[in-house]
Amino acid sequence: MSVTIREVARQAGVSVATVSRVLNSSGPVNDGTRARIERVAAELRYVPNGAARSLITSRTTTLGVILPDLHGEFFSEVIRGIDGAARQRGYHLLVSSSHSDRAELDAVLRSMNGRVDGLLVMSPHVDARVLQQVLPAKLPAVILGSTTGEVLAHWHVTMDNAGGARQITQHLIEMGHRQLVHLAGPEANADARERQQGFQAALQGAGLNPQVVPGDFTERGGAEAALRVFDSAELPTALVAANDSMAIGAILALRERGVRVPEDVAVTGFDDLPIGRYFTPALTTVHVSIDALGAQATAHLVTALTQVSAANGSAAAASFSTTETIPARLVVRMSCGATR
Amino acid sequence: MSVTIREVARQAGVSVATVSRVLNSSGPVNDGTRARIERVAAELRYVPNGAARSLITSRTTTLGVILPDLHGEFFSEVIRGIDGAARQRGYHLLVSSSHSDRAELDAVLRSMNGRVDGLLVMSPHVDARVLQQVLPAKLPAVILGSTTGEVLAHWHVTMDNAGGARQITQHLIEMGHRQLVHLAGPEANADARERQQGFQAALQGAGLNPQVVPGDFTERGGAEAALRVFDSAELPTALVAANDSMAIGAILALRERGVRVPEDVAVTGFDDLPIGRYFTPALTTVHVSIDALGAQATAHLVTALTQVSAANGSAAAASFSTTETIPARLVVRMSCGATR
DNA sequence: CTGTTAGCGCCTTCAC
DNA sequence: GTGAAGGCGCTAACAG
Repeated sequence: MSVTIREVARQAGVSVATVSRVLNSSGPVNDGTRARIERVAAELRYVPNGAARSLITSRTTTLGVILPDLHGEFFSEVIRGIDGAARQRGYHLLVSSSHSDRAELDAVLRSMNGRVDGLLVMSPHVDARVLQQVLPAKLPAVILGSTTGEVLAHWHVTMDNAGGARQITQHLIEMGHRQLVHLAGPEANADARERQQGFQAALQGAGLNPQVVPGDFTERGGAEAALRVFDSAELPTALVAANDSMAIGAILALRERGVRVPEDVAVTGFDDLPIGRYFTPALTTVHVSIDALGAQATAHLVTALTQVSAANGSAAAASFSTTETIPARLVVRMSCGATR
Repeated sequence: MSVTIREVARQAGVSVATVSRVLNSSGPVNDGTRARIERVAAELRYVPNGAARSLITSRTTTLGVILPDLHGEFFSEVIRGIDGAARQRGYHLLVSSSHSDRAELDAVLRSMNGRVDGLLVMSPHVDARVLQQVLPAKLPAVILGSTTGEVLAHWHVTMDNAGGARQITQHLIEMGHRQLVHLAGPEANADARERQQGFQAALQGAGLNPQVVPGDFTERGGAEAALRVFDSAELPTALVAANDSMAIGAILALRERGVRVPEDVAVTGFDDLPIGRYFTPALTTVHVSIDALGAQATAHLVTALTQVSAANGSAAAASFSTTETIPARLVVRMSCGATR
């Protein structure tokens, strides 16, 4: 196989222990022998075997990242946030995506055992109890985004879905809209449900009747939902989409039917994906720092990790259950007929 | 620590060897004992330790992915392609990004040793010789995208940068343009250089004088390059940007100066990012299946891997040096003033 | 300062 | 069909 520590030791005329010492700068080593070992190691292009090392140290400096998907700007942003925060702290990323059901999730988790120090899990469509059962008890984990039900014993970083939806809906109401329809995200998705609740709360708060059309967070789903609304008796004055992708799909579909946005109907999104700025009309939406979501979660996880290794052995496993919420901010652009 | 195979063996009243046999379905085991072992393993929620396993099998079923960045749609697409192809073949992804210089690259490679079976490397700004030196000789690797100079002894999946640039430039020439300026990508980037060469070749082929303004693949860079052109004596009739981001930056910047696209000047991109379709004016660009790039590279790598493990030990390490090129296709939309 | 000795958790001959 | 023993490459006490 590859060149091992033993080979370096042999050629340098020392024991493997000494080589290990200079490699990890643990323990004192004579300057002369250190130099000799470093030279031999370089000549042999020796690289320590990560698996062997983490087997004994039980540390991998790797974080497992579990996402439902890798498609689109949303996840791209999440990963970017995670990656930046992880790199900054010296951690690597073992990424796995597309886990719809429990069996898949379970398989991935199994394969990650022993290869990661902690887990970042985004799983908006898996029930919290299932998650709780499937997640290895010994592995610190941080949940990203909302889940169905409460996950205990884990950090949790979510975004203010309900608050954001409420804000954008109220803005429309203040602009004079009275007939608003929500193009909802997938029913099984917790984030989507919270957004819908925010929408409904805002309408009910204004004494209005909330209407909802089902959708699925995709552009196509947005288009279909919009057309369903369009085909019904009366066109509302505003469409509140559950995310930017749906909003864009809706606008495109309506445009083909000769409906103009925002002149004939206002349409808003959620997420503030980069594309929304370039789109015509520029999308009124809710901004949440998706990369911050990933970064925060990573920061928490690494903190937990270092605490665990500090409280090494002592069963001081502090209860990790804490939730942090990334704020949501209204971004008014053209698609709602803003005057500015 | 966690529950080990030994514990399962003890509680099932068998030896670890037998447990290992049922876990990997290697070797014959009595149906009764198999059932008992499976039951105990499930009860104990036993999960084999990946590090230990790959230490002995010297297989990780993990691919190392090294990218220069994770930002933006381009890399999002690359990863998606890789992820899909890898999952399909049962491989996981150890991702690492943002490696500008040799030292960083080296560090990452070291840390991946023993944790991955092969490497997918995209490193457009690192010289091929450096890459050659830094890449572990024992680790099969596939290079994504162009590099500066020839990398031998490795698979190589590139896209037809020069051909695509030539196509789009010729299209503009056929439309009657005579004054074209190229908004170039980063000098150190091999893909960018090839695109520039394609542009120049097309112009020279038509007996025209190629003009080039430096840039850096970013939107901001595109804006600055466009303004530099704008501020010079005469505005050309067409701007050929090195990628979509630069094209978009250029269009936005020009618009602020009151220059209309495509009426006053045609602007084209390269990559065919999703955003180009939604942008106004819709971007004329060159389509390359970026996800296919990732997927192909992954497919090749896995093939190489299985061959290596098949030719196990026998020094039949076939020369891997082969290059595949993902084709480029002209996509005519509005930003070049197309009549359709 | 340096070498020797144990394993980390698992798979794999080789006997029985 | 099953068990015992050895070792993957490395680190972490111990002795010297």
